[in-house]
Amino acid sequence: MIERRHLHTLTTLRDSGSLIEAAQRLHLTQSALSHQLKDLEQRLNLQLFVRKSRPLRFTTAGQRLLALADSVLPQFRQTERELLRLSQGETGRLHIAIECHSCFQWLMPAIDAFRDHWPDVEMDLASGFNFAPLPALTRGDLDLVVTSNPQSLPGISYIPLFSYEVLLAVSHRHPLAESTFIQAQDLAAETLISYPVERERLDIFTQLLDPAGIEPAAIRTAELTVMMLQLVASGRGVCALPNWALAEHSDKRFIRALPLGEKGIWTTLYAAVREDQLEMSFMRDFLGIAKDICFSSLTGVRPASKTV
Amino acid sequence: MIERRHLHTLTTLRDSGSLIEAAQRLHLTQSALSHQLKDLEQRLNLQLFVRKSRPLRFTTAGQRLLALADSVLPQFRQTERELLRLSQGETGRLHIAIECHSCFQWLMPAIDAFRDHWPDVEMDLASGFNFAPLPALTRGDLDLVVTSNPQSLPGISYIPLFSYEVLLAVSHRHPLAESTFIQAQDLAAETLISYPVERERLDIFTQLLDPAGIEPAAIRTAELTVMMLQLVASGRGVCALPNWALAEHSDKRFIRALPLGEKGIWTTLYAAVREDQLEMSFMRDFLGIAKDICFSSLTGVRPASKTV
DNA sequence: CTTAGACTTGAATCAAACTCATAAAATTAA
DNA sequence: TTAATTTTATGAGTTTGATTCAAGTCTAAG
Repeated sequence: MIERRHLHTLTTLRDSGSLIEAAQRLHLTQSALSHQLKDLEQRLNLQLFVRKSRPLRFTTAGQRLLALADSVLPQFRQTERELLRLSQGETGRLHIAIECHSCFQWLMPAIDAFRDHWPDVEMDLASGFNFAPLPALTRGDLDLVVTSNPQSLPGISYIPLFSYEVLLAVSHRHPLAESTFIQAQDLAAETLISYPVERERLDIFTQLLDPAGIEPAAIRTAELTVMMLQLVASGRGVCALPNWALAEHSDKRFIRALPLGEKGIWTTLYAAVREDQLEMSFMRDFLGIAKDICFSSLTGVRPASKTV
Repeated sequence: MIERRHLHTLTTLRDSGSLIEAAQRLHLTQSALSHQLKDLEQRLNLQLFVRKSRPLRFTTAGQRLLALADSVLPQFRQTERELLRLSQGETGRLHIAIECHSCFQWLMPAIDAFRDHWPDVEMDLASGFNFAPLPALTRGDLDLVVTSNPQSLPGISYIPLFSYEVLLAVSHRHPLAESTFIQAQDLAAETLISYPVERERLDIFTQLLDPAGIEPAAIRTAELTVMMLQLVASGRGVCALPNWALAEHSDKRFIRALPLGEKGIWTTLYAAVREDQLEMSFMRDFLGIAKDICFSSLTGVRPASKTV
């Protein structure tokens, strides 16, 4: 079995040119190296270097092992460095994915604030939505997923961020504009504008329309919140959005925001995190910053405390 | 220090899902694994996996180590396989470079014959001549160099292949055509055609012209032996070539081949090989095949026995 | 031929890794 | 829930193998 030790010996031997000096650098006796290399050569049944020559030369086999060492040793050292910093809580990785499309609005400032505190944490925000984020979180490809549908998974904790109400945005000229709240059947004749994601992720379907068995007359999609509201203002359809997203982007003169159902649809947004990462200081800090930013910059959100 | 052993343990732990099964696969006791992992975790000051769960889960740190393992372990195994085959002499690498331009003629059939015997030896023939082959041989980038200028280098052996005479090819109409041999001053008024390489590699310069301090009237180059002979036959110049190359390519009716100097210039071609490779069976076999092919297919060559 | 420097070798030492026996914890079945 | 079973942890003792020590061999230079 070739061990890391052997590779290390060979590289320092190459760097130093003699067993004696290599032994000094490795804080071993020269005898130890002699034994070690003789042993390896016997086990491989192969000579690794030519001793009787200055500077000493490596055989083909020795050169092959040096190639292995050059490829492999830096990787060992790199992960050791990373693990050391991990253990000291100085660093880590924070790859984030969001299921909630509007969340860019508060997540970006949160990430910016966080980066100031923790410059050594590697940040990433996955904007592609064509993969299931929660399995990726379990696997370790992601470290934090912002979701409103916590599903019990081993090793995953859901930290509540805040609760908000989903409202229906309609044009101020729209016949429904003066209603006190919206019922499912009101939407049967409407064009619904939504983000281009699966309908299972849209609360208006899962919580209002699907239970009532009602389908809107048409569905069209838009990528950006402002674009959706433009369409709504010009009477081209209606759309369901978080109250805070509406408060930020809509012009009160042209858009009315109405509760969905008698009691309104209230949703809680969670940060899904792997349990072992939850205790890391940078993770706690990120969650704190995120909540702070949400409550200070989003209007209409409520604290939510139920941990899942 | 993370050792190969640790990485192996972690991957089999991932594959088997429990310490007990992993221990069986590794031919160790479960206790050994428990100790080993506890040890590693303590040294890293980091938890690597969550025990109280089935199937067991790896923490971020554990996943980082698994990533290292996945990258590094296959490389260990690969070089171990290669070294095993190296030690059994079954395989190896034979990257060849030639300094002698005409040598393609016999080297190609030699390589073909060799490949039949040793299909697992990786062959390569470097045809680019823009690097110094002997240092590359020492470094291990090459394994065999065909050269006529053996220079003493540590760890390099020169195996004589054969001796040949360098002859001057002239047109049968040429004024020198009926001479018994050529003298340096005969060439002062001639156009010399040569391969496009440095003049230090051309015997006609190093052995005849430069010692006599004579320069040909003009020098022009050609890549291919047949092309050179075409030029000679049409009276556009003269060229020096190995007797065997001339015998193969020249038409006796139009070309005369004359010795250079009173005794002729005899050159020995060597295979330069790293000493440790010389003992390998495939290398000995290649050298044998090469000599056989040369003596059976080249006319005018002589054995040479002096080892350098 | 002698001598200094570099490597090898065998025996002794020591530490690390492993086993054994057993306890603790967790999971499953009743 | 308890009992039974499986899985993991732990401490003591053992084994392995890596290292040191001391003495010897080899090589190159004087």
